[in-house]
Amino acid sequence: MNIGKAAKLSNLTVKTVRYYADISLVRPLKNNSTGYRDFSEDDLARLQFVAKARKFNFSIQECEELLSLYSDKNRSSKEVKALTLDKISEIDAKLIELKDLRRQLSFLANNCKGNDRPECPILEALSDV
Amino acid sequence: MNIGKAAKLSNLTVKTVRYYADISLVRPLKNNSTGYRDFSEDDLARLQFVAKARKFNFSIQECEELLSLYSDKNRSSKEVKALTLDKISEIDAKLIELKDLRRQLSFLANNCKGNDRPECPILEALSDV
DNA sequence: TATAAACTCTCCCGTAAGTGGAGTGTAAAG
DNA sequence: CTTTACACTCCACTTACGGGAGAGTTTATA
Repeated sequence: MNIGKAAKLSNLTVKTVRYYADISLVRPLKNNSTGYRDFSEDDLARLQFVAKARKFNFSIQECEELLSLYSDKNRSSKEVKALTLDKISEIDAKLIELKDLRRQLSFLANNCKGNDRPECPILEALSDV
Repeated sequence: MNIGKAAKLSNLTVKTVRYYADISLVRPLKNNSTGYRDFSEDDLARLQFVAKARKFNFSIQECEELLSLYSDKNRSSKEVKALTLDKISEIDAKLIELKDLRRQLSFLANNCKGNDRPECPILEALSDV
């Protein structure tokens, strides 16, 4: 199938699919006369897989790892689970960081009157070394 | 002062300070004979301000806005508070997204035995369109 | 005083994961 | 036959820097 259809069926943009082909995440055949890429069902499955994994915050490189585990019929589930648990840890760290940030910003905002006067504890906090 | 001292006193790397000078976030004088940048106390204060604001997740562009509000003695605290509340909203959105992601990944990981057998609900979920 | 270490400069490339646009060719519909 | 939709390549841009080369400057030490 052409790139437009592959993009639509995988919920990716044409640009993104072309990019994935450029970095060899999929390897569609190429029509020699037109230069058009020809995506197989297997290519499509890989695109759909990556589209989902990206939504789960897996990087492109991690997607490649998952894809190779996916296509290896003899692989164990251990590795996939480990990758997923790592990802959860990453998310946990990010959550802690963001919560702390939110707490600090809220504190500053709560102490700022937000009126037409220049006194501003937010700027004071930022300028106070 | 030279760039190394300015970097140390603002907890930034020399590379970062040079970058901030390149994008005119600070405008140190330049020694014509040596080409060395010469940072004033005011430059330093700006660097310190930006270093802090970046830790609060403000983008470089937002730092510029905050800096101009900061140096404007007649500004109201309203604008700064608005910018801060926006940032808090952004963080809230990101928190929701990450929590949802974590929930889904946990669910998948909990249902994966993580043994030497190939059955893996994580991969199934990713491949299942 | 010579030299070595530490510091600074510019310039260019690389990152992640694409997005946007120019210019051009191909396919399908009317 | 022409319009429209789709496809192609190539290049530049995004964020916020980091790495390293190659060259000049300043400071510390032998």
